[in-house]
Amino acid sequence: MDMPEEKSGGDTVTARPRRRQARGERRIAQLLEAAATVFCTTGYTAASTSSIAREAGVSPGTLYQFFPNKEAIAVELGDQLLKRWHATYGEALTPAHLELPLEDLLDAVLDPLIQFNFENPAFGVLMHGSDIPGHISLEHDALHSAALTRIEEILAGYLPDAPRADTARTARMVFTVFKGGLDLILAAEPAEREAYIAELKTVLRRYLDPLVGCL
Amino acid sequence: MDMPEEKSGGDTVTARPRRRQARGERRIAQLLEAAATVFCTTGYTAASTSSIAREAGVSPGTLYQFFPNKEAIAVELGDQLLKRWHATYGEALTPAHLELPLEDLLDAVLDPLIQFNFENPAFGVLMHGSDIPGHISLEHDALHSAALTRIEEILAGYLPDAPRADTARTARMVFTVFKGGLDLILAAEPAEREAYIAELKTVLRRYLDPLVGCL
Amino acid sequence: MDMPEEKSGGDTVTARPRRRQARGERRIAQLLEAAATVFCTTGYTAASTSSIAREAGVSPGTLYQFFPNKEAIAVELGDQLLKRWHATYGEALTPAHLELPLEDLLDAVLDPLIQFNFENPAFGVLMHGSDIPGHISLEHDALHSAALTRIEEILAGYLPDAPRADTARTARMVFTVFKGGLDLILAAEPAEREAYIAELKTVLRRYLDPLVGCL
Amino acid sequence: MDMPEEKSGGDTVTARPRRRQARGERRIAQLLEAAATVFCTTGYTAASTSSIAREAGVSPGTLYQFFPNKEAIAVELGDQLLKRWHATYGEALTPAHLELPLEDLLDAVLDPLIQFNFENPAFGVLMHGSDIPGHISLEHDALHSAALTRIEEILAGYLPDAPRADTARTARMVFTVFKGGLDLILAAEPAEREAYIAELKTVLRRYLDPLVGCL
DNA sequence: GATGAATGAGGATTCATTCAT
DNA sequence: TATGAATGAATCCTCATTCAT
Repeated sequence: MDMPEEKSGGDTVTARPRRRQARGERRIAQLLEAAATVFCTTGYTAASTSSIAREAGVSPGTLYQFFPNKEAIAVELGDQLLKRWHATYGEALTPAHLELPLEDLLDAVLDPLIQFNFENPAFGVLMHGSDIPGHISLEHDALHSAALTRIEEILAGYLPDAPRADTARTARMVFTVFKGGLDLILAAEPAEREAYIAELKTVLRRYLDPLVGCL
Repeated sequence: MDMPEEKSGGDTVTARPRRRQARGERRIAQLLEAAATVFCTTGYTAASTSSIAREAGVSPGTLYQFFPNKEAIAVELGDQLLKRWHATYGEALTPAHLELPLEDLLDAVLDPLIQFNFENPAFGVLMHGSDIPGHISLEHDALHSAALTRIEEILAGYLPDAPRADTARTARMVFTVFKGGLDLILAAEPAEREAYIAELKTVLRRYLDPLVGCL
Repeated sequence: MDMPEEKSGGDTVTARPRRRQARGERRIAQLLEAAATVFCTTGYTAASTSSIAREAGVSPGTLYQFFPNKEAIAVELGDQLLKRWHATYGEALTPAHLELPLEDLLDAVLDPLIQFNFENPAFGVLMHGSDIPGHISLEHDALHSAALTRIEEILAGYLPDAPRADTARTARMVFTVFKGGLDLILAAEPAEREAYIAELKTVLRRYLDPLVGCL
Repeated sequence: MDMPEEKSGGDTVTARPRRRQARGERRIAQLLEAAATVFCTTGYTAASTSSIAREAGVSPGTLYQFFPNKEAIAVELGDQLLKRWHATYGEALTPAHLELPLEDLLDAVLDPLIQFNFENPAFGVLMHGSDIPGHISLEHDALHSAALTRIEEILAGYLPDAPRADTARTARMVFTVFKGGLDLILAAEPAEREAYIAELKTVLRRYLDPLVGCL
């Protein structure tokens, strides 16, 4: 009756809409960008929350107002990159592509992916996970399994009759080869870049050609 | 045989320096073994010198009597593993192998390598380097370039007329694929292991077959 | 009635300031209730202003609009509890009670007090002060000295001829025993509660009986 | 054979005797003393490990070489004080004391205890626990239950036929009264001290007299 | 050589409090 | 007013490295 502000808006019913101010959204974007930079510079393991905050030009406390810990930053960054990927290039692969010869499919899939990784190098860092062998940490799980699932889908489209286990194994191998090749491409001197891109496509084409051929 | 520098400094008596040396060698071996264990468990970045010392059953001070810092431990461990590799399987690849069909060559090269990696998982950890993208740290450089050089030699044996740059690129790609595949193999459940080994060989065979064929 | 200072500042219209005041009172009550809850859950020292604000469903900024710091919250909460005590049970002790035998007086004093503490557990928390020995922090001073004064008055009623210093000492001892006993009672399992209440009364009765008897 | 140092001493069998150097022992004593000081000054909750280290004149790292966290310091300090108590006054209470009249027993028990608390004020701080109501933290548990058990034993000596539950309750009440009285004594001005000591004894004597009398 | 002690900077995280909107 | 953002000092704790014995 005398607290009119609590009547306004239909949000009294829901539990505290936790409405975020525009400034906050900007800070989050800033922090994620800073995190991407730091992850790329020092790697995930060695990245410190302070360095991320410093890179973002804010105090440590501010970072913790938006993220509970380092892992959450990585997770959020991964999510954001995934979204950005879908928004930018995600539609590039239509069902029609699956009708193309393998060589063209690889172009259609890899070129945007490589392009995206050049524009967002943190993507690759997060895909790799930490340096503990055989251990994909939770942080990067989403990215990792999203990629894997996508590859499996494409493969299953080509090879609907292959046993699941085989497709899964092939998908893993393809993903692994891709990650490795991507590293090579990103690390290569500009003059060598195209050659490495071609080489990665060659590996994958030769690997997959017989599979697709038996279609 | 390969430690002539340790003969220098002829102390007074005969037996003493030998003894001391032997103890030192033992300590170093102890420490390197501990380092291998710790690197495999926690990864290189997260490994602490104290944990290595503890694992080796010595005090931190002792560790620093033999190694100036953490990186030196990794370097030395890499060297040792390389030596061990040469001592154990190094001779397996005779010039005669180069006459074999590719499939057999891959068996001859990869099987011992995979076997060795199962026995010395630290090998793989060191080959990978830290999680900084495009950055092979000094620690693992020796391992890395030794492997690369070896692959280049083999490739050059098969393709003596190919341009250097091409061979180098192919070698890098082969090495990268191998590292990725090895991870998959080591991480796979025992039941899946053989299948992943076969898959890795398949990738490499299909990749290299056309190159070798044009011989 | 007891907030005349809030009438000052006669703004333009009539209804506005009243409204604002009422809302403020509500917020303060909200915050104090939240503070009581948090103090009881985590103790005063570990209670954070943010947690109090969160518990009250407001932002930290809002809290600081009504209280300059954490201590002020405790002080205000103490005042409020004291007022509530007076309003609820304060009149229970009429001069007539002082004519009663000690046993009945103890019942008359302790039962409502214990009851009140069950209903307002923050009362006890504030009475105790922090865990710094020999140090009743300012926050809880009001509560503390109000209680002490009250006990002294009652004792003085019984023992008008006793030296001040003695009465003061006895009052302190009574208060201390009461606080300790209250803790025991509040911490006891329900089945044991009555027994602990009886025990506390026993201690005090036996302690005070000789004093009162010499009346 | 060439590591003679490992043959010396029969300690090769046991798992690393973790032999502590004299300096270390001294540091531990220093740190515990510093902790006692800080606990008494600021209370347990507000005491920080850095302040303890600073008080001891060492770096934070040094503290953590001997104690894994703040709680461990409190536990160790409690143990040490308990040992010191037993070593200094522990033998004061012989079975013969139980034959004494209550008044003398109280003198025999309380005087050394009070004396010890004057000499070791941290004892009281640890006995009290944190400021969370109804919550004796693990840190002080040992001290707390040791005291309680002792009181129960004495009471059981006097009242062998009383039900366990009653003795336990009485013991708790006695302990609580003692703790409260002790605080009063320690906080009192020197001139008042003796009077408060007498007062505490009076409370306890009057409380326990009837129990003992009914023997 | 070996040990355990010592260091101090750096890391993650919290929190009382202030500020801009 | 109310909000959420911002701060920065302080907390606990770790670690590579050095030192005294």
